[in-house]
Amino acid sequence: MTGKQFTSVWIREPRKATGPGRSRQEIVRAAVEMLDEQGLGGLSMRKLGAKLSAGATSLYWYVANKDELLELAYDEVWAEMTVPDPGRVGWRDSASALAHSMRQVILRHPWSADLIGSMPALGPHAMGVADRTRKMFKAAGFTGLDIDFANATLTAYVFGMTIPEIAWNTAMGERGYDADEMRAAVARAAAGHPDLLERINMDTHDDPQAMREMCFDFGLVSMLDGLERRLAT
Amino acid sequence: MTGKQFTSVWIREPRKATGPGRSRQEIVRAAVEMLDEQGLGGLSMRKLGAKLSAGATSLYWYVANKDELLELAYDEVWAEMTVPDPGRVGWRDSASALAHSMRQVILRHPWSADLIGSMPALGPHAMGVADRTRKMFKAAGFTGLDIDFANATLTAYVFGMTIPEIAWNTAMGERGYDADEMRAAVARAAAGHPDLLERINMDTHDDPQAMREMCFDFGLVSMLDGLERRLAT
DNA sequence: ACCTGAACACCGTTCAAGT
DNA sequence: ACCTGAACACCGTTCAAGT
Repeated sequence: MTGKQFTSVWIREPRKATGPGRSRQEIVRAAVEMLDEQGLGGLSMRKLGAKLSAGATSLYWYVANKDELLELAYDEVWAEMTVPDPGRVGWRDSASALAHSMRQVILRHPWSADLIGSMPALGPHAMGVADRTRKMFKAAGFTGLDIDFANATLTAYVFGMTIPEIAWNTAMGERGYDADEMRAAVARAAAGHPDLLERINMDTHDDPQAMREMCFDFGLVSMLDGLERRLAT
Repeated sequence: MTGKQFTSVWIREPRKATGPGRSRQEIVRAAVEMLDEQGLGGLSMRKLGAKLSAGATSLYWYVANKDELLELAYDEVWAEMTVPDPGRVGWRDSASALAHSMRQVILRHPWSADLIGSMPALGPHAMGVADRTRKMFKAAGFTGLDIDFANATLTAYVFGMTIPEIAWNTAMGERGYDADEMRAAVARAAAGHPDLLERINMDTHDDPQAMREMCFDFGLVSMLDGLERRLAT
């Protein structure tokens, strides 16, 4: 009864219409830019203020705190995800396209991966995506709770495959180069596990990027097959 | 050729055997304790130093920096995951048990969810898990790259289902209470999406915890069905 | 070999004061 | 209504100095 109050930008009253000063919108846009360029650790209220040539603390007029700003930025990421209309193509194709879209969006905004585990996605864009994917699974033939279970399963798969992928990307300095050095490092870590080692040395000549795509597709197809099976029962 | 050097504790030379002073081991244990209690944001080198009744900066003798300490702590989490021996039960049961174990371990150490996207899991315990799960999928009958794809698919699913779950848990203050208030907040956010709203109001009388278990199992079964299908082809 | 404190360059946030 | 700077309570990390 006396639990901590759950707070979120999306629950508070929105600010009045934008006056002549800066707008929340432009602050969020600048924040997203900064996050894309410098990552989650690269965003500070002071630096963001400077970027907008504002005093360090002016932003607090528009935003309660940094967390709230991140919630706002997070929702912008959801805005980029495209949910195809399941009417035009089959549900499998729709789901597949959604999955690929989500993955690409997250890879484009690696900092968003850190937020998935930190704050529920309650923004209007996230809600829009949830609503549309829900409709998609409903159209596919799922009923009752299964609609949401199937939905959760698909997005869980995409998140789970993509989030660790980002860890690798950032470890490699966000570029493709030095893949050999990386492989050597992994091989060193795998010492004592001949099985793993064999595997690591196997793909010396493969493009790691292409490899990950293959892996993603393998899992996605499996996932969808499994969901289809639920549908048949 | 001139890429940024990739660094990790697991690549550097280990420290000499422990002398009479503090040990790396005890520092990591204290760090894990602190992380469990206060989360990722609650761990600071200063506070950890104090907890060990050491000067604030003494830890730097044992650990290169905070990131390295987190890598060490992260691997401790992997140590808690149990991979059943696939010889005794079928591979599906093994995979299923592994999945549940992983989920429980992550939920027990919510801070680890933040690390999954930040650093590759290269510690000895993580490697041990990778090695054993690989063997599991091999024993199941997967061959070549499919062994690793299937492996990646399963862990992706577990990560993806569990990481956002943590976001909800922390938003609710890590307790079960105030679920109603939470639901009201979500409903408010879902305004304008009658479909979603209907769904949210549906489970007013359900235990959210039990609900998540159901959801997890639904997806897991789907996942395993899909993998089994790969096996048949 | 191990530990310390001071110091540096940062943080997020509050708040009284300005326009 | 909007913006500011000073101030507070923190950070991680370096390094010369101690034992």
